[in-house]
Amino acid sequence: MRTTTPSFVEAHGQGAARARVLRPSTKVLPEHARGHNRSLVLQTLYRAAHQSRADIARQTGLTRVTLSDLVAELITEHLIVETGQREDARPGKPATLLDLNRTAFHIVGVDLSGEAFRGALLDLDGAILERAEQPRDGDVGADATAKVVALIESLVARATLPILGVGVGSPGIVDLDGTVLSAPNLGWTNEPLRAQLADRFGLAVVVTNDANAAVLAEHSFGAADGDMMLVTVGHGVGSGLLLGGSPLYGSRFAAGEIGHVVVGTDGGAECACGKRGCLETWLATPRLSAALAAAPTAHARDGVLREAGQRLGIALAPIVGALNLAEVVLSGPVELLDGALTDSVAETVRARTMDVFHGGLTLRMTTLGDDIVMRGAAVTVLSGVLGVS
Amino acid sequence: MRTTTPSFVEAHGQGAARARVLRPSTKVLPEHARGHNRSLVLQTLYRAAHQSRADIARQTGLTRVTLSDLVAELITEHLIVETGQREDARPGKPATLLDLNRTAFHIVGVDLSGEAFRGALLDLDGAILERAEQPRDGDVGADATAKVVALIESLVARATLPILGVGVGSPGIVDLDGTVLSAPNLGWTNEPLRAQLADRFGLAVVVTNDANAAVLAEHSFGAADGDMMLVTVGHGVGSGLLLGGSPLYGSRFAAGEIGHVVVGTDGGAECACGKRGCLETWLATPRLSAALAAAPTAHARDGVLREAGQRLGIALAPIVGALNLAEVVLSGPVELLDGALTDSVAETVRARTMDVFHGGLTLRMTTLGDDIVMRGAAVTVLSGVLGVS
DNA sequence: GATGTTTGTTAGTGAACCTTACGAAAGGGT
DNA sequence: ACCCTTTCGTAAGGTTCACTAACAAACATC
Repeated sequence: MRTTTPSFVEAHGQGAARARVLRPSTKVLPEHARGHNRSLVLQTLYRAAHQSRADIARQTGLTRVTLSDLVAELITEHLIVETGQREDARPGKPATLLDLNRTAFHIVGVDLSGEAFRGALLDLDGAILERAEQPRDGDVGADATAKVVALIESLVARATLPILGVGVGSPGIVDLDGTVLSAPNLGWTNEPLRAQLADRFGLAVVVTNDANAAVLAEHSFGAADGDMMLVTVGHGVGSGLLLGGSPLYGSRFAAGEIGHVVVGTDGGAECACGKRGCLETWLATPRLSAALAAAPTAHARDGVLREAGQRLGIALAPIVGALNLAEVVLSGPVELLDGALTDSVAETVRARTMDVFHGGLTLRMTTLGDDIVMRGAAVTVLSGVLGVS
Repeated sequence: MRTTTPSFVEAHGQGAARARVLRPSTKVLPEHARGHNRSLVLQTLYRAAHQSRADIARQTGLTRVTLSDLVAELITEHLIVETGQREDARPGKPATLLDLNRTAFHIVGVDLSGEAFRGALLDLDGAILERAEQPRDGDVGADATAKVVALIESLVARATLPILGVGVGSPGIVDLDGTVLSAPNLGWTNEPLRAQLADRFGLAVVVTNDANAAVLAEHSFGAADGDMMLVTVGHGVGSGLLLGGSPLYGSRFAAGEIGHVVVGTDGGAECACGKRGCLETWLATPRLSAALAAAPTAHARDGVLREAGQRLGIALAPIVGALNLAEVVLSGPVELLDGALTDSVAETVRARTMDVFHGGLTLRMTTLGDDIVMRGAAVTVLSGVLGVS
């Protein structure tokens, strides 16, 4: 057993650097607790409708008294309504059931990731009520912004109920304030989209990265749990990560940008970014479709798809291992992704990682189709209004 | 512009699945807020010593009144002491300075990741005061646990101050309760180490994965910020991830397990796990040392190191891209890692990812040497006692 | 009809933070 | 020397929030 002398300690300069154990945090007041508990009530009702005050109290651990108080507050704000009495025959006073005021608000969800801007009016459950589309016609910069405004305008005009908020899923890099730091396709640099839209419409607006919106949709409406990666394959390849139930943004808000990661050690086609063998050169739909068209036989087409899946699997394996992901979901054209490609991804990832507990990884297509980003954008509004944190 | 009919909605089953927007959370009481604010005070003082009540109040946003109250409470618990008056010449009543009671407690930090179990007595700043070592002699299971107890016993006996807590960094998979779910080298399966040690010593005990402890140490004592990956190279290869200032555990507490991820598309040596080309087959120190010994010239040795670095870079690239990491730190034998290998990792990762903002990635060796796990274990105790929430 | 159960509300208590106000202790100006 | 200003820490009292205790209402069961 050795003993360090003071000089050893000094030599390592341990006294100099002061530890930063905790992340810089802010004060918490009782009113913040109130807000949290408010969200808790809304959350509970959101997941299971038609519960009584006593039910919610039991679930949340709050007292019936406190809960009554919270509910009264939420009723005056028209976020909650009483929906009648419970009818089953039990002893005791019959319960008055509550529910979110689901038919009292609309949400506007917008998806800027495609060739045309798409939007929809949704209800609080995330069901799509009305759709709208705005061809972009190659517009960039301020013109593109104007098209977004026009799209939202048309949806707002069609709403028959108060609008809870506007959610936007944008490609590119978006910071926490909803400023699009960089979106090459749309010609945006430091575009303060959220602030502009909020000013223009006087509504709550949330702007997020499209893949992050998608991963939230999958979490909310799909069967996915809180740790998941959603890979979007389209004109480009991107991804959104959900860790512990909340999206990962990354140190420069660019988390999920895997399209230009080089995959494999055997070269590959040249990419628009200048490198060789980027994930996109194998998977982006234009290249993939071209390769499929060039394949002479069904067998050859299968080979193309399996190769693409293998490449994605090679890129995903280190991520799945490092993050101990239990679930990866693919989103994109079903006719390309579903089947051989998905199977191949799963096989490749399983072959290249160690399942700590066997049967660890689930890999599947999303069930939400093309609406995933719009519906995810709506979820961001719900989260914002219901209050996360 | 299309409009969805109700049947479309039904067809997609949107009404059926209820969104789970928010992660299941628990109620928050005023007393929890109090705890949070207590931590905030300790945190503020931990980062910069010798501040007055008024200073802390300004920093945290709490009022001087509230702060006086919190400080009084912390002083009665001997966690904070008054250290005299401020001496600079200013108008107004001179400030009475406060500091953490840095000389009033010891922390026990233990590292189980090496051939021998190592431990130390540390002060609140993380400086090592006394060391102890306990050869494992190949013991596994209960015998290994007994060795851990003996090691801690010897350190506790040597402490001249009350012990704030015991931190343990263990290899393998450790859950949030400090149960070692699986540590093949130590022959542990579902070993409730934290509970056992807490029972035995009547002290606060924190048990974490060794790489997670290391990444906390690097964050606390090194220059690393809140988004970082720390790769440990030794008998095996592992990693710890810090995202937004807090460690990532993964869906099955196995985050960071990258040693058995297959890297590259060109085969590789056979691994103990049965696969070919695992990261460990290129990087684990026994293999690396053997390869170096077999290399005839300095030039060949350089090649071996560069090859190893390249392999690590290939595995890291997708992770760095997906998580948008700004910093990767290596920990392990300096004579192997520092130099050609580290350079090669950096080059490879940069060449295989897209730096969204140029100069994005910092890649370097840790400056904490062999003590990194022990000191990280001490940080877990500080976090636990100061209260992370 | 008496008893027990469940629901939701009223009344009162304690915790935690706030605002307002004040004494203490210094510097600076006349 | 005196007064004014600044800064620090503490008191006193108010507000918010959730809790406990108690109760009325409404139902089932015996």
